[in-house]
Amino acid sequence: MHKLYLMTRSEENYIKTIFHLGRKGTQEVATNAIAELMETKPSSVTDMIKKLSEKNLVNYKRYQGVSLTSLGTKTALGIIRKHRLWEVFLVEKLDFSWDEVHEVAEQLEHIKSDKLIDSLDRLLAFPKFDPHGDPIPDKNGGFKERDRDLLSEVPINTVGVCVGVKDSSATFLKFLDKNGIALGNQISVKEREEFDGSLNIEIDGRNLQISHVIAANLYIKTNDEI
Amino acid sequence: MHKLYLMTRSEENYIKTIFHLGRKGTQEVATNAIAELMETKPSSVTDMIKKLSEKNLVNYKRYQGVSLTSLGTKTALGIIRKHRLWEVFLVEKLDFSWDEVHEVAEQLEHIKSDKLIDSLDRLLAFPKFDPHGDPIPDKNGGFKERDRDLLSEVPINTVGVCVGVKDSSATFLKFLDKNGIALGNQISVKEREEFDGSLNIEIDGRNLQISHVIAANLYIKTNDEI
DNA sequence: ATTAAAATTTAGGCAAATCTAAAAATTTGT
DNA sequence: ACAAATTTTTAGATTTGCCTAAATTTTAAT
Repeated sequence: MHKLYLMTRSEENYIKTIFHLGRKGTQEVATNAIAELMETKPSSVTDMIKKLSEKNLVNYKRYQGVSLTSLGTKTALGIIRKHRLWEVFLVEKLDFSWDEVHEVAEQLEHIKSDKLIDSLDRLLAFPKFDPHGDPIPDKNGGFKERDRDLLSEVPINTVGVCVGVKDSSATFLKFLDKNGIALGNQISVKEREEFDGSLNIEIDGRNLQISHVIAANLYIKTNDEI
Repeated sequence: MHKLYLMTRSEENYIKTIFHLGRKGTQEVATNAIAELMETKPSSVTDMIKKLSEKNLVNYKRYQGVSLTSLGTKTALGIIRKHRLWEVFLVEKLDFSWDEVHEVAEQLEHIKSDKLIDSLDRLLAFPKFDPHGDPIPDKNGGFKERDRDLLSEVPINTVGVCVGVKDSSATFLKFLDKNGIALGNQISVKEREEFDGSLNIEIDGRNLQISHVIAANLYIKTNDEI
């Protein structure tokens, strides 16, 4: 009994935003947080929350914030699946760079057609991660975060592979391009400067100094898994 | 100076409809005709026409019907280009059948990204016709109708290739599938039954009897070109 | 524990796109 | 040509999603 298909674009965007905010803090999502992320007013958020609540997509008690119901979560995962699959398509098939995909995927994620998205999944050979290293939910909403660590938090001499970015803004991604940092690169952490937290790393053979902010937005998968 | 990018989905749908209606009769398009095709009310059409008129997309004089301006035509061709390219994509890359593509393409045609559509064009190797044999406008809106004739109107013994359908409803297309009629088939017209206008044709070697209605919705390209 | 600050909701409005019903203009039939 | 039929437009409502401003509830500070 999914009325998933009756959802408006705006409803879908709210559900997606609530999902993303809910991931971070485990608790209820604040009205203001939603408003800020969506660049809208808190009063508009309240209106929409009521509507979503009536459709059983969110749990809501006045002044207490919202959380997604299981139906809401399922819906969010469906939208995220579409978003990320389209991102892979844009990069793999249409030669978009990873900093160009988000805006277009924001539009494409609202296209309604199960057959379309499942065929796209097949065309792309069922990718498990999007161009920023984020996991792609499968048809049933199942997905697992990849085991990974922020580069800023691993001990000296850690060796691993760059598998994702925390900030996927175009600005940051272009910075990475300019410095030759890409997913799949081998990285080893040589030295940490205590003064400002910057790191000396070796990346695909080259030596590079990166600031703490940069390191705090790069994920690596280390080799010391069990 | 194209505000093409500021158009709403609804505006785009009106422009597209006016374009299609304008192709048939050369004259102005009637409010009622638009309303009927769009399954909306004439009063809604009038409202929208005024809006489009203010945006310089249509020529409008009260009670006199509408026609597209050159900006409106350019806009329409852009939307049709997108629609048809997406249809090719769905058939060629995602294994949709020709009767399944329209509904999804109706959604995809509204995605805004020049880079997306031009890359898609390249991925598909710059196709000139969509899965129903309709021409795809190029980047600048240029396209030429293919030289073709309705099967119902060619003389006996005409030989040609099936290159398009007039009616591209799922019902008709599925009928063609069931009878093994597809674009690219060799067709020769053997006999015309005067009583009901039905035809005996040979299609890719097989003999087939088709009604007048069917023949009046199939285009062939004959070999007797200059 | 009160009060000040912050967050949230309510109330009332607006614009887009639609509708119904009624009025106006055009077209048609004789 | 002129009344009747048809088409088109206007007027006034409705719904969705948003807004501002004011009221309410919660949280934080002393």
